[in-house]
Amino acid sequence: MTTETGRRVRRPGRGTGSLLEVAVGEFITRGYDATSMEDLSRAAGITKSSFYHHFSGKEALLRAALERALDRLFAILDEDGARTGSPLARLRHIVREQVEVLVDELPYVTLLLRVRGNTESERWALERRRAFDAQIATLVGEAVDAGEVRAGVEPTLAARLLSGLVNSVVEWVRPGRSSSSLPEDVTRVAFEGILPAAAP
Amino acid sequence: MTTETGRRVRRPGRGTGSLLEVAVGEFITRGYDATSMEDLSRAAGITKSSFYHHFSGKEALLRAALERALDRLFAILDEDGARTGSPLARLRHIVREQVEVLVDELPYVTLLLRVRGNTESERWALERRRAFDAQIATLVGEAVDAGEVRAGVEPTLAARLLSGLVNSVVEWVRPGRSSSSLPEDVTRVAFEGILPAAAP
DNA sequence: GTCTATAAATCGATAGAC
DNA sequence: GTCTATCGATTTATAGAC
Repeated sequence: MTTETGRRVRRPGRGTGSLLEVAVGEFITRGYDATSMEDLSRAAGITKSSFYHHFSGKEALLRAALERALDRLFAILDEDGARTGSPLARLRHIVREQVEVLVDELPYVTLLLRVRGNTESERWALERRRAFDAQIATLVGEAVDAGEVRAGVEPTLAARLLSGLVNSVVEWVRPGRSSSSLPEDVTRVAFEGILPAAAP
Repeated sequence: MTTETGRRVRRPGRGTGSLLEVAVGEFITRGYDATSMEDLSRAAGITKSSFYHHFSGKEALLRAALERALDRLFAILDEDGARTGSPLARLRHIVREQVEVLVDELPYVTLLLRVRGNTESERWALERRRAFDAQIATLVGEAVDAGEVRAGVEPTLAARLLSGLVNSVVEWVRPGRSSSSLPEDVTRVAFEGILPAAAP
């Protein structure tokens, strides 16, 4: 892509980092499979061959993006708030931080949540994601066993719906346009009910 | 695809209906963009050309599948339980029936929920889906105005998280393997909280 | 309604010059 | 680090015989 004066147009800085950023953007809007290397290089303002000089191919780009999202998510589990306190308190911390990461790394996490496991990189990412969800499910079970929550439904179902609710944020949140109270709001809804009956 | 005796293998009956069923299955497992007409015809046990005799192309198949899912969802809004009673009661009815449809039409609804609006058919489906969600959001607002629920968060956020929670069922439910109480369980979790604090 | 054969375009990826 | 040129495979879709 060139301007009318013939100068090249590349959006961010240089380096492989900005190429990854551009690629993830294309993957999100066109879908990974529907995005060609031609699309990527056009969006980056270089030729296809130049793009191959920085990344070995499409899947390497996907893998790098998924790794970034997963690393951010797993980092939450290492924080103090996720390791100390009651199971319920740790759960609330993790949920709040998870929303924070969703907003902060929106395109990367969005890509991760769309992965279905059709390539080697996707299966790798899917396994790590399931390990993350499994840790949350364990914590839900501990909160129930500790008598911290009313035992309404199966802990397994609760954990799945909790993840589903939290992850659905990527479907409508807009980068840079999210309220600073969103993580706390989502956490409150998740634990106190979306529409709790009014006290009589 | 042939058996060792040379007979053709086609899974269900004949007709365009079974071809659509086969195609949707392939779309789900491979992803729509990654599925070729060759893949579809191989899965159906006929040649590519024969497939084109029944459907004008890939997008016609997608459109037919999305229409089926949307018709089932909108039919819920016409039921008595969705039109009479308090806003909260109507909401609960819709959510329960929505889970029922998700399980009943799992592959079709799964496809619908993956649509991102990159083709004309996808944009059409996305608009109808948003209209469905908008009706639910309106109902949530009415329930809040009527004082039926504790006004905890913005009704808009509540409606989005409600849809997110409900739709996430397609991520893990397995056809024919879902508990008959699932719709009621999901509804209870959605309205009373995923992990409501235990009464002191 | 099914088939073989093929057109026309695009795909991911590479060779090799500068 | 960027480019032009191209390879071989695959893609959607059609022509036309049976």
